[in-house]
Amino acid sequence: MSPRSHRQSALQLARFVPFRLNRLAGAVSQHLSVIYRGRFALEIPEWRVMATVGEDPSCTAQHIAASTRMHKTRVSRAIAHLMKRRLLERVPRAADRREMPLRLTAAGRRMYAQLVPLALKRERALLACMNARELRGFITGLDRLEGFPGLEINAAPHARAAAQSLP
Amino acid sequence: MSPRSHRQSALQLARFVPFRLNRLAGAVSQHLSVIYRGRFALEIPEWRVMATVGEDPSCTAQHIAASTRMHKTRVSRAIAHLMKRRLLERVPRAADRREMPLRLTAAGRRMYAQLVPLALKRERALLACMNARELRGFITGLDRLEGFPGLEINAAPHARAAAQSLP
DNA sequence: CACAAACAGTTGCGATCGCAACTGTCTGGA
DNA sequence: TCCAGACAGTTGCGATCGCAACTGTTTGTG
Repeated sequence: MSPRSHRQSALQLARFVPFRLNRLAGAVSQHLSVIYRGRFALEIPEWRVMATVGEDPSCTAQHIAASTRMHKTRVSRAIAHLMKRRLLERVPRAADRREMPLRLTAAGRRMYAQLVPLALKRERALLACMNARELRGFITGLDRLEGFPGLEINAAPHARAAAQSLP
Repeated sequence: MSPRSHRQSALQLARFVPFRLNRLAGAVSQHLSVIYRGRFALEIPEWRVMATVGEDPSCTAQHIAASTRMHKTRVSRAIAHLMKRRLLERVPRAADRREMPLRLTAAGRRMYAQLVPLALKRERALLACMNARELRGFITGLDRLEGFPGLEINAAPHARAAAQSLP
């Protein structure tokens, strides 16, 4: 076996992609948290709910859980916190009273409008460590991995009905 | 502004890299957990400790915390669990009795020897969703992001002393 | 129509987590 | 030499988490 790029039979964490992904995601998440935690007193689950509802009005708790991969109880509690702070409200729906479409209140939309440019700015600063070609390659990798069947990531929060399994 | 690749002023989570990284890392982590959780009854912190100590004998709890970005109390408890199961032991060191170098016991090494090929196999299966060029591009992106100053990821678990800040 | 199964969302509860404070050890300067 | 501060690691404690079980609602099938 060649010394360079040898079909490694030993586990080197520094080259082990799951390990690197976890560590990187945690660091990026923490790097971003100074925005929503420090300035708006939002915890991670609440920030994710705000971001999801802000982008997709009339989405439900279950959509949030599916698209963010958070446990449904975590989503439920985050929603409760946001409703207590009058940032989020429910829209009772006559069609199906099980699901409760969510939407931001006026105060919630104001906060969202402040959050978004700060989050995007921080993302741009982060991605500035790559040139355009490297960034494209990285994004392509994300696309491929998200499409990996075993991971079951439905990149499109809406538009389900594709996850049909055998009886 | 151009419709394609517009300098987005709206937050689209499906294109927001921090969000995608978090979701992907969680999914990959869960995909890997069937190995160490299902077959060896290890929780995530314990698996990370096993993997770190297995690769770097005589590493300390503090090294593990720094390289995995886990809180030191989480590392401490994972070590306690592994020691209770006789998979890990401490090597008392005369030079500095504060830090306790760790090493796998014989049983720990046997488990590690079983874990490693399974983990690597699962990683290869995952990365098979990319061709060689795409994989190189993705790895380059990981390298760049890990080098981003604000994240403070010391990719090399050992070899510190570079984090010298102003007084 | 009736009723079982599926579904959205909530809650009780045990386990885990992170923060702060602690113990024990080492270091460096007065 | 002595002692304040730094450091490795642990523990008490309040908060959060995920699982299982629950409520209330809708759907499908006889």
